[in-house]
Amino acid sequence: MITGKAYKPKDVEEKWLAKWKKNNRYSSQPSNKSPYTIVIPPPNVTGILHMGHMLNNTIQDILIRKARLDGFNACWVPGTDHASIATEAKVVKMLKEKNINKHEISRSEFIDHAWEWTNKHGGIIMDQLKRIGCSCDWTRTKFTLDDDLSESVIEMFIKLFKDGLIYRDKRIVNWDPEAKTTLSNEEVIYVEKDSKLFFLKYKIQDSDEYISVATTRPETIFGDSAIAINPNDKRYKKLKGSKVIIPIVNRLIPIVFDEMVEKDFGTGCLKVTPAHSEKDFSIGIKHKLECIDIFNDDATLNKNGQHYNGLDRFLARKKIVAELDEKKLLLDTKKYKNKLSMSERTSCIVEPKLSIQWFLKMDLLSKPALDTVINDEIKFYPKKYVNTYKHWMENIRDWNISRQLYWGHRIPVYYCNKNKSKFVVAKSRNEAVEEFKKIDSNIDTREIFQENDVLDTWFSSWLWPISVFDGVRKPKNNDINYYYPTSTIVTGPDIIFFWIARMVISGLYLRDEKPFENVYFTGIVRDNKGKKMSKQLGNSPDPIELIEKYGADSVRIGLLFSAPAGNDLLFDESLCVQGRNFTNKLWNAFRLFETFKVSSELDQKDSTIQAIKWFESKYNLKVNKINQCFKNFKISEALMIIYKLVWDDFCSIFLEIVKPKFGNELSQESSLLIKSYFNKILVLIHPFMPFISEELFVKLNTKKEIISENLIWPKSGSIDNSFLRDFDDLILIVTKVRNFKKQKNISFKDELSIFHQNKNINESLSSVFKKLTNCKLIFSEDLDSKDLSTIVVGKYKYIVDFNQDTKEDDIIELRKALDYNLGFKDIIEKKLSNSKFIENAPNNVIQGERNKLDDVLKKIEIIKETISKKN
RNA sequence: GGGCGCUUAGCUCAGUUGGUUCAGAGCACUUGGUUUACACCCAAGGGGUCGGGGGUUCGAAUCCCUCAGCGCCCACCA
Repeated sequence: MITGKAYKPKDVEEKWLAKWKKNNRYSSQPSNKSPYTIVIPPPNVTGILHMGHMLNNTIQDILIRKARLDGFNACWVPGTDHASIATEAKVVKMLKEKNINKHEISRSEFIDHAWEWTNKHGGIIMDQLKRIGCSCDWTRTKFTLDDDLSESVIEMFIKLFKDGLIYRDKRIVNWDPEAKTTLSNEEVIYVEKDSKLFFLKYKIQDSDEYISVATTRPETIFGDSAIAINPNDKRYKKLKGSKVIIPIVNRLIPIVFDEMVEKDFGTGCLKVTPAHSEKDFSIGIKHKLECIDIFNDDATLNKNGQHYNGLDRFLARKKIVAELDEKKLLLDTKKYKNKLSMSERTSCIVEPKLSIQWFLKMDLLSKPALDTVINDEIKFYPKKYVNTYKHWMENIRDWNISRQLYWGHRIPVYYCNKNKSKFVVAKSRNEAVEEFKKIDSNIDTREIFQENDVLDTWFSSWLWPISVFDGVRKPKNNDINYYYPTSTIVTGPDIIFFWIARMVISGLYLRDEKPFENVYFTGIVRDNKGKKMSKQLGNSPDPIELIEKYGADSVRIGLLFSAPAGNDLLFDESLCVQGRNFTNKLWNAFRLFETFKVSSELDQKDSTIQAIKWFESKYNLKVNKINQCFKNFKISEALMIIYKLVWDDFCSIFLEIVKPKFGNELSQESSLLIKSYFNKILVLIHPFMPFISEELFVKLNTKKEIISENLIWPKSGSIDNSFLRDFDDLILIVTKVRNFKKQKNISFKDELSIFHQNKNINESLSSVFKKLTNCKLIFSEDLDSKDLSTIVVGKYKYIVDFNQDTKEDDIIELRKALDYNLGFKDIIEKKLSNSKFIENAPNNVIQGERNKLDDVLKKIEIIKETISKKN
């Protein structure tokens, strides 16, 4: 025997990775087969693999391998995302360590650094995906900043602009003072924090009276341009036409009346800073108020902040509170819980800021995208996310698509003068120059310059299912015609708006066709205490280390043992142990097969014929269930069915029956059949555990056949239900007998005779029974004369020929069984004598109850009879 | 403030339209077992008033109401 006792995944995995790579095994080209397409959610180009990726990509691999076995032309497109804000932040940090300030070098110098960084750290994650067994078409690997994908983004922008859907506007936007860029609403997260509400004293002009104004942000008083009060607030009616003096600043501002102010909040008086709050901005517009910006880009106060000029906003708050207090202008301070808006990427507190940005009009685009999901043309798994999606689509706001960054797709807009009043949209600078010349032939072309902003990263990601097939630039090319719409997208619910919703929008807009059929939402991977895995907590294992320790197949199924769609997954390393044990089980099943000595002169044994007949039906039954699971994207459940099929049905029952006793031989025919079932099992396992399944398949068949090329996923086959029932009943008797032996302290090897009158058990099944229990099942016309131990299974009793006196124990057991069955009988009789039940219940239910009653009456009779004999 | 979802065995979760013994699975646990594929194993076994209360029904884990706890998403109360 060459094969070791325990499965050693490392060598096997290296071998298969090399093979797959060598012949580009998983590459796909359009063909006459039906396509099954998945595009990967592109991870950040400089990211490294974490458990979330591991889960997500394992699921994709399972789906794509299953589809391949199903006979589809399966294509899984891999790639990475430039992740503009995250990557730029990393590059800025790296430069800072080298004492280089982003703003002191030119744009192109920065971009050079960024590419250098990307080339150095990029793509690692693609290699890690290979390690976990992902069967992507690596020849199609894409990056969102590749030339073709970049051009696609620019073309999309131009098309949307021409359709009047992109516009430039001055608005209050979310400003990230750390990254110094705007953010879309989706990139802002809200966190509840304990903060304080300060009550400030605003003196009324030409009066000794004052009003109290509540604010959480006293440092913004420099930007105040009015105090607003609800017109229905009786307390302040008399103040109409009055003006108040801002504390410390000593500037005079008007009191305005606006329904937007809540009477019941604070004192009912709202300080209005139009430059630093969306609501204040709209009040400002309505009442024609001055707009005073008091912050620099890094959220320090600017010269409008007077003596706080240059100070950070939070430091300024502390100091100004102290100053107000000192000057008796602070009336009160109260504890207050409010929600802080934070940048999703940099975690710093977002500052509402007035600026000119580019926006995409969403209302018209969103309508068909909503319908497609509501009509079930795109299916969500689990379905509950349809609600979330619907809510977002119905309340959609315009998308701020410009970012004040360098790393990304630069907006294809060109200006001809410093104040940016005139611009054209063009693919290139040359094209822009031509456009400007059409307007003004004397234009000074040196004045023409491109917009500095780049586009939001998601403005390229939302094209991903189209752009990876170059379908934006060439809408009718072979690839896009063949692979689009894609089949399934697998992602986390956290990017349902960022990505899923927008892909649906762009797909319908560009191609009038949905981007995918199914959306499978995975949950979040948490630790065994339910905490979200994160670098800070240090509770996130490195998937690659786990693979080193347990093997890729084991980690894959370990993760999947409990990962229903959309539910969070509580991960514990013990799951990998379970996975490893399973690979080992398979490995040893193979080792057992290897030990079989085959003789061509033997006939098949009776028990083997029965076992094969049973396993055939059992396998087909389970395959039906597994196929059903796949249809509904119940991947974990499918895995569990396979796990039990292999461990319980195949190993514990089937192999135990068919394996020859020590030294004996197996018939040629049996050997071939057993091998064929082993192969059938390897096919089922393959999507989940690609390495060990390929390895065992090759070893088992000693040919160069490879699962994904030569085997196909089973369709449903024939099931002999009545035989299955008889056989499963037999297994029940086996269990009872084993239990009996244990209770009576009889060795499992001891042979006993068991007499019965169950006509469903023929000679052949008795031979199976002998294999599993080492006991004989003997049909006997005359059970009454045998005053021995009795086991009752179903409607039959089984008398064990066991000479030790077990009468007392038996009677106790039998009495228990009698009590239970009498109770059960009462319940059924009560039900059947209830006239309402008879009138209302459907016939099949009533008949079912009658059958139950018959069975239980027979059983009671047998038990009573046995007890009376014992006495 | 609005919306969605969850609560079933020690843990993680299944449980289709209410109806065959429907109260399940895996893990964990208990007990017994090992020269003859696997102790990363085999065999047997014990665990739950289906979050609480009320209702509808012949019949409820499943439908309705209500209370409690937990989670998520959305929203411009400063």
